[in-house]
Amino acid sequence: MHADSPQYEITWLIRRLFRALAQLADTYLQAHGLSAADRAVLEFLYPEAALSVPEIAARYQVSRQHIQVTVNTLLEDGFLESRPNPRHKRSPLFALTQVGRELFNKVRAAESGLLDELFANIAPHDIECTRRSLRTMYFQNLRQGDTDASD
Amino acid sequence: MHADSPQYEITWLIRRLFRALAQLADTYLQAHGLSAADRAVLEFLYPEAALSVPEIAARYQVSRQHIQVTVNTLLEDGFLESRPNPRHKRSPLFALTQVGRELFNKVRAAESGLLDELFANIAPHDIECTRRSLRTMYFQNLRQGDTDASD
DNA sequence: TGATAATGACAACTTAATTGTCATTGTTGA
DNA sequence: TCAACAATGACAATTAAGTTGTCATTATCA
Repeated sequence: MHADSPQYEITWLIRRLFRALAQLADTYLQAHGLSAADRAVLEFLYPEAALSVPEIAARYQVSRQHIQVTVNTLLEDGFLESRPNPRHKRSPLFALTQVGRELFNKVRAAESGLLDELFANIAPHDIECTRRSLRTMYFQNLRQGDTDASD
Repeated sequence: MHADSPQYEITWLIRRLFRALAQLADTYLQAHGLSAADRAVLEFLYPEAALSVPEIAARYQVSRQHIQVTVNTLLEDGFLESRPNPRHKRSPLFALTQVGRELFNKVRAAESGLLDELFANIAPHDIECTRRSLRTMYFQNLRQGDTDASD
């Protein structure tokens, strides 16, 4: 790579790491019949959250139609259950079923070994510091999905 | 988000940040008529590198056919030029033209303000440390494209 | 209570990328 | 040296993820 500001290099690395992580994840996600979007939805609800489709879409920053389809599939497969939504009668909340939680746990278990390898050569202090930086970048600047803007 | 190991949270943040950065980038990339793949190719060649299509594909970790199309387009648009490849007669090397370099500089300029904002609340020490960690993760574990495996 | 907005459902479309195939041309090892 | 093999570019078909558009229905709230 060409010489650069550390800021630029970090964003470059995020782009590269995302692709590499996604390719890695595909192997164990496919083994459970899940797509990246399925996984993201499970992740947003794990372990005890209950959110409506528009809320999940807002947090994932994708269209609500896309999440609608994903949620419907996960519901059919028995990984999610719907509950009445006190804030909106027509738009139920979705939460993980026991089966859904177990599925997500399996996914997490499958990747934990890979995570250990990935971070094996990084000092705990550096891990903490990286977490702090990325958190700040995301939560202070880039996360949009706090308010639910529908379409 | 649910409570987690810092390792897990870092990968979660990388996934979220990638999406957020991609959405941000689309605005200024589209303004120059570029796709994310176009940008990646320019980035691999900037400022003076000369690589063949299979080499770029290997580094970007996508199929060579995909990069072939991208490179052909950039070539037609005058952002790349081909040079003889001393290592392979039929597979030329591609490098940025002056116009291509200027284009990439413009892209970089357009995003530099955004980068400053993004990192405004992160201490220089943390930026360095984050760069170090992400570098290690990528170069020691996930980068595959060193050897060119064709198909 | 009535205008307005949000939701779910469905369909069409877009974009990025993969996979498959083939003719051609290099490369390389016996 | 030259024959087998591999790599390349080109093209086509396909897949996957997601967007956009639309509509009927039903809430919300001013």
